[in-house]
Order: sequence, then C-alpha cells, then structure tokens
Amino acid sequence: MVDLKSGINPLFLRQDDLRQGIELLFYAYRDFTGEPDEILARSGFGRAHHRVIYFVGRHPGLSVGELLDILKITKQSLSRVLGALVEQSFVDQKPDPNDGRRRQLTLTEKGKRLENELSETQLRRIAHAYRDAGAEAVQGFREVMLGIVNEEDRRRVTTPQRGNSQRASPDTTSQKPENHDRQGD
Amino acid sequence: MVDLKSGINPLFLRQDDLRQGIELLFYAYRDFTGEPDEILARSGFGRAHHRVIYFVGRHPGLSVGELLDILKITKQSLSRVLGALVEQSFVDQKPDPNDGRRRQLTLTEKGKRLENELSETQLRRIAHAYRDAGAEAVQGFREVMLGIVNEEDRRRVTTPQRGNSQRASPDTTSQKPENHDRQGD
DNA sequence: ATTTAAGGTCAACCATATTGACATAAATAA
DNA sequence: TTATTTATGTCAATATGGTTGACCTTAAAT
Repeated sequence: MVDLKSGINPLFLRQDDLRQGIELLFYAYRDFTGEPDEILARSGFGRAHHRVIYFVGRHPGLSVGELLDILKITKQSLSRVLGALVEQSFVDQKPDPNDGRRRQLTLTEKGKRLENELSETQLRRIAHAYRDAGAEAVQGFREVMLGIVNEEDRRRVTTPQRGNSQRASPDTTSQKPENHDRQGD
Repeated sequence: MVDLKSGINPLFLRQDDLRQGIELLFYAYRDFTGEPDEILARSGFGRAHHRVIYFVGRHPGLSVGELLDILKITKQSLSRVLGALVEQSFVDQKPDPNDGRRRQLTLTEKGKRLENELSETQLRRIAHAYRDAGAEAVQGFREVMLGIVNEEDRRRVTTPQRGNSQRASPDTTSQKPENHDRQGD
C-alpha cells in the first residue's frame, strides 16, 4: 500500500494537487455530459444511447463486438439500447459481406442529425476550453488524460482508427466485460 | 448553431482533435472510476457512496445542502446513500451549533479508512499520470479541465475550501438540481 | 405568531447496469 | 462432413442510483 500521507513519501506535499485532479475529473465529466443529457431526454434516450450513437458515428461499420469492447458493458445491456436505436431508425445494421455473423453498424441520416446535435454541445465546450487554454495546455491535457486511461485503451484514443472496422482484440469470447462489478456512472 | 463542419469555420481542421478530447474524457472517467468501484462492491456500496465519502472527507463539517449543491442530485437520492453510510457508521451527523437545522457531516474513523482505501487508487493513478506528463503538462491539464467545468463550479475546484463548511449559494430553495433531466452516469 | 429554510421520509417510477441460461447462424477445424 | 467455435440475440431476474411528487418536523427569521 502506497502511503500517500506519510512524510516520507515525496507526494505528500502534492496531496491537494492530486485531489484537485480527482475533483476536476468529477466536475468536468458531470458538466460535459449535462447538455447532451437534456437533448437526449427529449427523444426519450439516455446517456447509453449517446455513447452508441457517438462511437458508431465515429467508426462507421463497427461491429457489435467491437462496440462492446469500447464500451465495456455486457451485450445484454447494449442490446436494449442498440435495439431501440435500430428500431427507431437511428442506427442501421447490415451483415458484414466478409463474415455473415458480424453486423456492420452505421448511422442513418436521422442518426447523423442527432449525433451532430449531441456532439455539437460537447465539441463547442471542448473547443472553448482548448481555445482559452492555448495549444501548449492542450498538449498537456492530452498527455495527462492519456496517462489516466488504462494502457490497453490508449491506442484507441491516439489512433483515430477511422473509416472501416478492424478485428477486435484476440479474446472476444467472454460475454462479460473485464470489470465484473456493477457500473452505473 | 455553430457549424463545426463547414469549411468556413476555422475549427474544421481540428474536428479530430476535439473528438479526441471527447474520447479522452470518456475513457479517462471510465478507467478512473473502475478501481474504486471494485473496492466499493466489496462493502456493498456503489459510486454514489464514494462521492459522498469523498466530499465529506474533503470538507469535514459539510452540510447536507452543500453536499447536494456539489453532487447536483436530489435530496431523496442522496438520502438513501447517506442514510446507509450513517447507519453503518462511515459518516457522522451532528447539528450545527450555529444553526440547529443544519447537520454537520464528518467521516468516522471507519469512514476515513474506507476513504483512504478508495482515494488511494485514484491518487496513485493521477500521481502516475502527472509524473509521466511533467509539471507543465499538468498545468495545461488543469487549465483545459477548468475550461470544461461550468463556470459556477470553477471556484469550487480552484479554492480548496477546506476545513469547516461555508454557506451555500443563495438559492437552496429548490428540491431539485438545476438539470431537470435524468442522470445515470 | 407566521413564514421560511434545512432536512427527512414514503412511494412510485425509470435508466442502465449486472448475472445466468439458452438459441441461432456462420465460420472454422477435425 | 461433422463438430466446434464465434458473433450475435434474447428471456428473466436483480441491483444501483437517478427522478418526481407529496408530506412532515424542527429551527430560524420576520
């Protein structure tokens, strides 16, 4: 156990700085999701739908398994959300021509419109923060945030990986995500 | 509506940078809360309990209203969580000597132990990211994150506001938080 | 003495996550 | 070709943590 409180540990003096980091993550994430949540509520959707719309929009042709890999939720949990989006024609499903088991997910025009509306608020918020902070600060932000992300997911963020889908990581056997505990937030 | 896609807007070329920011927030927050979630599950608690423990630990003597102000949830929602923590002696309540209606919340020794265990994982993660990124990057991280946080809450993050409680913002009349929509994440 | 403020509580409901079990179709291996 | 594995879907039960609405108590303020 790392004793962050003992005088021996050189991090002692930075406890407050580190706690500020914790709080920044809490407040930033809360406010960051606030505006989209309002828009989503008008369509009867929630944050889970937003995440699906976002990542499908970002990676057209994404498969269900790849999406599960990104979101780290169970397929049962995804199915409700994805099912609603497909049923209401926000997301389109069609079999992968190279592998009939896989479904390629794409946004419909309707889905793209919603995606734009949702992302707009977040893009604006980030653009504003980036502009106010300046290019160097943005680079620092990237580095720190990447350091917080688990190593396995870093490449996902650094490499845009746009366009068509690509095979997921070797183990897609399991029906559940790595973290076996409940999520909710 | 800000058209972030039109060629006229100078932000066009940075769409990918901005979307990377969106994704960094998603992945960082998810991984940041992952470890505490595991610990909490062992005590039968969830993320909501963590937030209460964290902020009460950070601001001993905090009142219920102030806590609601920070968390931006309804008091009914808080009551379940806070009630469990008080009942199981993680949090202590006693009337404010200056205003008998207010309850001063503090962590018990048991509560402090859990708080330490939970925070340790997050402090370590942040310390690691800070150390790897360097002091300048950390400053940039702070600036960008603060820019993302709603203005009203910025002072809460910048000014440690430690020790004893202080009056909440003028309007604590309402029973509900500003954002009327559902939260879940 | 009345009103306002801080807090608590009961009840119903909703969104999103979980586990476990089972089903189907397509690809791959024996 | 048959058997197995992979990708996906689905049913059911359960948990967490949000929400609204209504009502209550106690203490402070007017």
